[in-house]
Amino acid sequence: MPTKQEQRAATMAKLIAVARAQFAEHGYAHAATEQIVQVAGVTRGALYHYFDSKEGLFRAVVAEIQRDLAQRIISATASISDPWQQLLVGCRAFLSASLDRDIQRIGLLDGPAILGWEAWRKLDAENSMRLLESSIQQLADSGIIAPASVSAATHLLSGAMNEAVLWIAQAAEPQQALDATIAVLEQLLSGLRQD
Amino acid sequence: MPTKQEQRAATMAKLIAVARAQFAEHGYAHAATEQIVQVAGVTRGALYHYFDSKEGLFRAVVAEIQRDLAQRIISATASISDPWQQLLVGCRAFLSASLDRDIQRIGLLDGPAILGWEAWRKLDAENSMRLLESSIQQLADSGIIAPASVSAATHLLSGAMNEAVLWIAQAAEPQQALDATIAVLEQLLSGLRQD
DNA sequence: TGACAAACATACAGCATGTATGTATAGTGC
DNA sequence: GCACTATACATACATGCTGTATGTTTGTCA
Repeated sequence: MPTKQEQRAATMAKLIAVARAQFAEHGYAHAATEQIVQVAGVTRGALYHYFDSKEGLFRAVVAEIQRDLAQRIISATASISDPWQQLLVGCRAFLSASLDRDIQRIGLLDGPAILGWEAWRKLDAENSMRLLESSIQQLADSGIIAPASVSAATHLLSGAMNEAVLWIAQAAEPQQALDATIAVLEQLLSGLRQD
Repeated sequence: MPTKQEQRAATMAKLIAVARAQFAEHGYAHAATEQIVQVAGVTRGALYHYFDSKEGLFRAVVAEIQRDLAQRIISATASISDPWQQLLVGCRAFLSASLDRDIQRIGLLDGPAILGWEAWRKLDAENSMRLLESSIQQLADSGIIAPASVSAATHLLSGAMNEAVLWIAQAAEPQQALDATIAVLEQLLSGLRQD
């Protein structure tokens, strides 16, 4: 017989994992809680014991996705020392990782609409966007780039890549679209360079 | 007694106008069709006579918003002849116009989530994004800029501005955020310039 | 070991969408 | 000008989904 703490952790993890798959497949609105708990092997009573609402469960899924994404970017850039290269590799890692349907549908499409832009942005700001901002800040501090505003640059680039991901994903030739995106991104970033 | 054509046009216009306000205020999910038709002075029977679903009504609203937005950009840039200035003024017009709550909530947040990214993107591509792309294409044809890919550049810039709009709207000092965004945008665009 | 609280399951209420059906009126052919 | 048809709605209902209230089992701890 399992301890209560184990049971709690196991049930929550199962619910989040199943919810992630269901939300990714059907979208938030068309993913029924009844279906989620059925696949997870519990009832809706369990769901509402751990989460205050369907939206609360969704919030937990978004948070997990954001952490996963940030972790992948950290792994990809950990061994890079040159800050400029680190930014470029980080951007490429973000674009590649975001080709997962989970991240697109939940993290980019439903996330802002369901949680509201501010709440979603807050979750993003604690993860992958934080990496982007600190990278830009570091380049600015080093005098390598001179953006008129680090915040504005961060939001513009974050938005640019979020949109690019969705475009790449549905492109006829995703690999080609990805390469083109990286190339233009480099051009755009070069515009921030100190003259 | 009004003609059927007049009646049809009037009822549809009323429904779309009320729906636009309700969707903007409560968001798509929390805007009840019963409330919409009540304010519009009809019943749900009328709604389902003209639109195949709540989503169909929403689609019509998004299309209207996109047309409005494109029209505003066209008005702002009509008198500009220099293509580079035209692009910059167009971007500023887009950012300013998008500060409307209707456009943010319906056009940027709920739109992609409800209609799906491809359908939403298609509507956008017929309106404001088309203006952006043709402007970039023209600059490329003139040899003023040399983007590695016009499509990629268009999507990156479109996404950048969509995100920027939402950031600016909730900023403590929106005017300052807008100016900073324009400044960084100019820097980024200068990176596309022919060396 | 017995009380208490956590971890669920069950049952129900309420709301929202979509559909099926009914009705009045404008339009049209004769 | 009159019967007929189709349009423009209104009404009623069936269905599905969320959230809540309540009941039951089981680990935990004094």
